[in-house]
Amino acid sequence: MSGTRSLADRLFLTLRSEIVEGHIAAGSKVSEPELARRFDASRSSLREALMRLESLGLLERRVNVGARVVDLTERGLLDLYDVREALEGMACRLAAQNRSEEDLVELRQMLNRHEQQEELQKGTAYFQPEGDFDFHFRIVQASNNDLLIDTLCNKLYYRVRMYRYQLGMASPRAHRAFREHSHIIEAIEAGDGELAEILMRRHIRASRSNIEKKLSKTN
Amino acid sequence: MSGTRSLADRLFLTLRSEIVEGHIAAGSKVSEPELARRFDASRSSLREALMRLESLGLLERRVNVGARVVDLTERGLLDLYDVREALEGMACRLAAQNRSEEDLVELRQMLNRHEQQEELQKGTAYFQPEGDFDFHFRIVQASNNDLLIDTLCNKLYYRVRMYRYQLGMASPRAHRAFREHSHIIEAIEAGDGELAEILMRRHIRASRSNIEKKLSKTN
DNA sequence: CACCACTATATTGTCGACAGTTTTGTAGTG
DNA sequence: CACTACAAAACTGTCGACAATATAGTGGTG
Repeated sequence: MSGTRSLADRLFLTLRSEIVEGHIAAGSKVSEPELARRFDASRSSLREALMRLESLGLLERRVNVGARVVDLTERGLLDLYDVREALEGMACRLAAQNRSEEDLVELRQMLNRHEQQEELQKGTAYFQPEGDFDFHFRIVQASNNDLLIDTLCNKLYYRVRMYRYQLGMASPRAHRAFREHSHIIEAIEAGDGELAEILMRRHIRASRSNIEKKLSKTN
Repeated sequence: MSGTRSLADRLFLTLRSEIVEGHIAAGSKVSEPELARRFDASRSSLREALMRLESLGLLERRVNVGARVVDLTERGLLDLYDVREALEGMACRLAAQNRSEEDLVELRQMLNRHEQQEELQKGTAYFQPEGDFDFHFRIVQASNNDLLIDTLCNKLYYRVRMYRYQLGMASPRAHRAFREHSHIIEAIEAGDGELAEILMRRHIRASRSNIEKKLSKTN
């Protein structure tokens, strides 16, 4: 069969959620025997899961010492935004250049859904992280560059989620973000890759500045 | 002790070279028992090495089937260039913004070394892939963004190397590349992040176009 | 000869055990 | 009390074995 998942695979998925959502605390040590007992699995399977988590950048392993959950630092968060700015900017450009019919339809539908949600919960911080995620996720898919898709959707976004969950950086930029999303999709529809890239980069950089401001207040 | 390397670690490094250099053919199946015998190691250690190779994007593993070396496709190569354009462009921008004294000195020294080499082997395809690699590598280091550095230097560059070794895409753009490198470093020295990014992106895109042209002839 | 069913072989996934290393805890000394 | 030296415990790295799955090979049937 094809869709089979190995035990190590399931452990990986479970642990990924727990780390992203902070049930396993950032910076904490991860003990193989302890988790093995908890999930009633062998250390082998668990180790495989841990290694995959390491390759996601969610864990750090050191020889003969073991694994720790990465800790969340302001620097790490800002660095992440810079990488996203570069990659998602490119994704936007490529999406605009390809411009497959299905992608355009899907993007437009998504935007409409978000608009309705905005009408519904007007004023309140409508823009759930999930809605924002949806947007960025789909754009990347539309880039049609497998490496880019994999890097963002299967790797970096988990780190993004981890920061959002735990530092609670849900952007309060609500419907301003919505308008920005709207313009980006228009540029893609128009096949204007250059503009699409610029707008996406500006969009992400705005989020970054926003967070930078918050952080400087906290300290 | 700190610098200790595990067996799995050494296997990983060895296999990485063999795959990058094509001694283990692209697209070929990788058998755990076979390699375990060959290196006189247990399958556990070997499996760990394979998993790390997978996270580099050099191997693809499927449940209950095993691992295959990725195959090299034109599309994959071009995709890789688009991702590099985005990331290294950003690296350049950041390097120009940071502009630490040591980085500037190192970059300048490197450029001088390359210039001498160019004088030496004038006309001939001087620009060894290694020289080019040096350049891109150091720029990324100067970005001071750990995530960016890790993504490029510890992950993507091995794929780049693999394509270069096996498709032999050593750019024949020789001293033209050198001039471009030179201008990029000048922009970084001047602290002009925007220009530095533009130049780097153009530099990479030129390589990409060059390869695209070659490929269209071959087919 | 092509195609399908079935058996045999080989490979992967998972497990538990042992050895070497790190960490923890304890006692002793200045 | 602070600090070092040492002993005990815990953990990681590595190994070989078994069960489940996929692949290769064989024979049979149209």
